[in-house]
Amino acid sequence: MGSRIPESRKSGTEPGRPNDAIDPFSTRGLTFYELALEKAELLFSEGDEIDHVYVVRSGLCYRYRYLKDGRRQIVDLAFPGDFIGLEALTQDSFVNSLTALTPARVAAYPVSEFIRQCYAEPSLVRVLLEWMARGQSILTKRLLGGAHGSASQRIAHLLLEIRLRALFSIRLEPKKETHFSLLGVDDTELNLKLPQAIIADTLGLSIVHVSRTLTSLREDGFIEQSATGLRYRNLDGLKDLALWDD
Amino acid sequence: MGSRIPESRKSGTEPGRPNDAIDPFSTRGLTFYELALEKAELLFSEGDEIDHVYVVRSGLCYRYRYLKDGRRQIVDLAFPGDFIGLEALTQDSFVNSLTALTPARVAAYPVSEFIRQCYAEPSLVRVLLEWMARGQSILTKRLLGGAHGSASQRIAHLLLEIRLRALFSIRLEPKKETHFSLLGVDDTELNLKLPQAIIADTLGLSIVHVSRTLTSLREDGFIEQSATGLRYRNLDGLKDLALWDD
DNA sequence: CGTAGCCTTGACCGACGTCAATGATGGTGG
DNA sequence: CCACCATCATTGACGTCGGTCAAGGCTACG
Repeated sequence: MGSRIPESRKSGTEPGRPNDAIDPFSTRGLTFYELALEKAELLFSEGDEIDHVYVVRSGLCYRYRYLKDGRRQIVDLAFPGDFIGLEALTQDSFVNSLTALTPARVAAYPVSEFIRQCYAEPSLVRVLLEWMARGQSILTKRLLGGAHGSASQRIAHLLLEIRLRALFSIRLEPKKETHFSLLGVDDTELNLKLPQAIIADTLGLSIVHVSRTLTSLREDGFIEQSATGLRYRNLDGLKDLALWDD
Repeated sequence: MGSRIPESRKSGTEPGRPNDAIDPFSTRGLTFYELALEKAELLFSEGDEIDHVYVVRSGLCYRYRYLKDGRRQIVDLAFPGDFIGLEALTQDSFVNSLTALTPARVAAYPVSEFIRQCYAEPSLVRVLLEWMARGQSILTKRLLGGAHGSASQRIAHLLLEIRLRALFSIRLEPKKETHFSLLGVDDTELNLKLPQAIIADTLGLSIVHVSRTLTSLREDGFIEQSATGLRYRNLDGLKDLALWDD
């Protein structure tokens, strides 16, 4: 099955800039700062004490966990605007690891103040609840559409989910030309080279089979791959294949 | 794959009794009443307007959805103490259907008052957040342990999850002798005859293969089945098989 | 030019789905 | 009490999907 190599290290911080659209917490008087992660840099590991919760500002990260048999299971991708660290509400250590898939920036909130303020300030809780509900619905959707069925269905579903979430994160932070965007102009181009190992470990397929399946999706005209990313050539067909439900 | 027949109808209500342990909402001045569901009775369907949210008081229900290809995907089982209807926070219609697996009782809270009170009363939000976090962790655990890997791993994992949640729900409402309990005295006996179709539709396996796998788990001494339920004969072995993580 | 990551392709095989027939169980009505 | 039927579980035969192993190709980078 997928890959088995862990990763390591941490890096530089700056003071945080508020940005209400992508990170509603940043405009509510909470203290936070901003981290820059390089590609493949580890932010925290399973079991680490939760000292901060995070909001992804840009780039893409993935949350994963190594199973006892050595497989790496990717639990979720984290897009700009996603909140990381819900488990802080009920536990004191992270239940999975997070590393950057691309260079990324994240806002870091010291956890104790964050929780205190959440309970003190109803509007914060409201934001948090909506975030959780959103996370829940993504997980459920993954269970429904992605978990079972053929490899091509599952990969198609994942590609559609990624597009959807990229769209959502763009809606949060409309393209300024200065800022790199995940999706191309017509929303059928994904500016992200997703390693097959990531797809494999997300869906529980072998890398080999992911390769085969992508090849056949390509041959059937569903997608097109380039050095820089991926292009959706037949969205309706893909949705059909994936049993996608809007 | 699994079965494809829907079900129907609704039934009798009574005034609700408060019970803080199993349903923290019932002691906070919210109005609610209590429904009795017969086995296989439908409480609500996907797409129905959310007029109430629910807390299971006794019995077992399952939440499911029919996929476009006719398969039924069971999203979750609902044990006593489980909250149903989180989607009320962000949507106005249910995203899946719920029917009773055994005779069951549920507390029903009119949704508008419920939401209003939640935002007005911080202690309610706190309860809600903890519930959501719990749901999240169950889903995640299912993804991690259950979703991929062999049929025997997945079935073993499901059986362990059911035991765990039964234990939890018993912790909420300690056995009075008057009250039927899911687990037997030594916690290795499950007083519940889980139809194979339920297992199949939960895990995305065929009924036929579930049967084969259960037979082999039985032959290997992991479990034992009776007319009334199931007995765990080798918990450590099961956990090992399922890559279970405590 | 050599090496390290990735991805691709082929050969092979085991796990699981499908189809179909047969049992077991329990409820209903004569 | 028995005959009938519905539901659920079991078992065999067979085909396909996807995992594993192994070899080779393509960039990128020193």
